[in-house]
Amino acid sequence: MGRQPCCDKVGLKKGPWTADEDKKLINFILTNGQCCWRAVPKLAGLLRCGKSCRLRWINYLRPDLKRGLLSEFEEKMVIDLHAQLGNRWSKIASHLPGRTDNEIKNHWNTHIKKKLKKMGIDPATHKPLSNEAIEQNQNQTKQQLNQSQPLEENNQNQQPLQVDFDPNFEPENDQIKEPEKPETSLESSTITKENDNIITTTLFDTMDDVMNGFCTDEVPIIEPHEILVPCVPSSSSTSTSSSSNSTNFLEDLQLPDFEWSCNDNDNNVTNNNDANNNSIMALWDDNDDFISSLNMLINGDDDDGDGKYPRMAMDSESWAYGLF
DNA sequence: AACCAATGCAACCGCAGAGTA
DNA sequence: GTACTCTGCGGTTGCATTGGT
Repeated sequence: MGRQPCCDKVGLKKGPWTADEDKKLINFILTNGQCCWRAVPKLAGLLRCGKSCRLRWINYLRPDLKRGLLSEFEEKMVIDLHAQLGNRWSKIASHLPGRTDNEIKNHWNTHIKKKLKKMGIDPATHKPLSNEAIEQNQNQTKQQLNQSQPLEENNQNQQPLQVDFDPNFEPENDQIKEPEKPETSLESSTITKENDNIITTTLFDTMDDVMNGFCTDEVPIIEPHEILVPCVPSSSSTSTSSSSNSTNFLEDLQLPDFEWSCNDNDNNVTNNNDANNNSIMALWDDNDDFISSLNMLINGDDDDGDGKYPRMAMDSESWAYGLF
């Protein structure tokens, strides 16, 4: 009895991934697909535990990842979804293509929580904070920023954010569709809750008030219309900076001809409940763009000389947008 | 310039659930 | 039904970066 450790920890490397390790992992997954994470490090020649490899791939190396700040639309979605689902970050992430649970979790903890508190909303319950809590938060804010945000409109709103359920709604796709007019169409955004409960939210009636309290300097870089870029790759869309300085790393990759091993071969993206996995295949149809982006990734300014990855080797433009 | 605190993010850890023999 | 493995999730930590003094 007793649980085996997920991997033999003796001699395994921990800490930040190096470019070389990333290369090995990318190469392996491109060649073999995602399968049996436990075996990946051994087969890929990595001194990492399988969990670590999986995490690295999912959170950082996956080609369909969107980098950069969450857009306002995405932030609203996160807040809304969090109100429905709580801290179920993977569920929330599944509604935000190109975003990982870790990324959303981090963004929630570092940005959204503060914003909601600043606006007098309890991030845990999505209900207005008590006056005491608001005052406390105001004082903190004053101390930190020497300025405070007006909270009166939130204080007047002494009721939880409302959510309407629409049991008749049947989503075609689990992906959130980009609104044609994000400012207004958010009011009727739909969310799929697991176990067949389909939720239609009118949360943004109130959330609009909430979001209006956001500071202008907190407006995300990514515009709503820039989200959900994944589509048929265009050869001209290759990142301007990526292909020019590429070296032969990706030529060494011996890009596949592989079949994705997660038995999704006969599913197209739109039929997928877990948009992340299948979209990978769709997005990788054009190896040229992918290679360019990977080159950008791998050959990014690694001038430290220690082989350690620059933290933001991939930015949203060079990676996600450049890629597609 | 140097120091320190705050911040943000990548990565780790432990647990739970699904799958399998 | 039990024992076990594997994967995925959520909470937390560690560290690099940034900003203030």
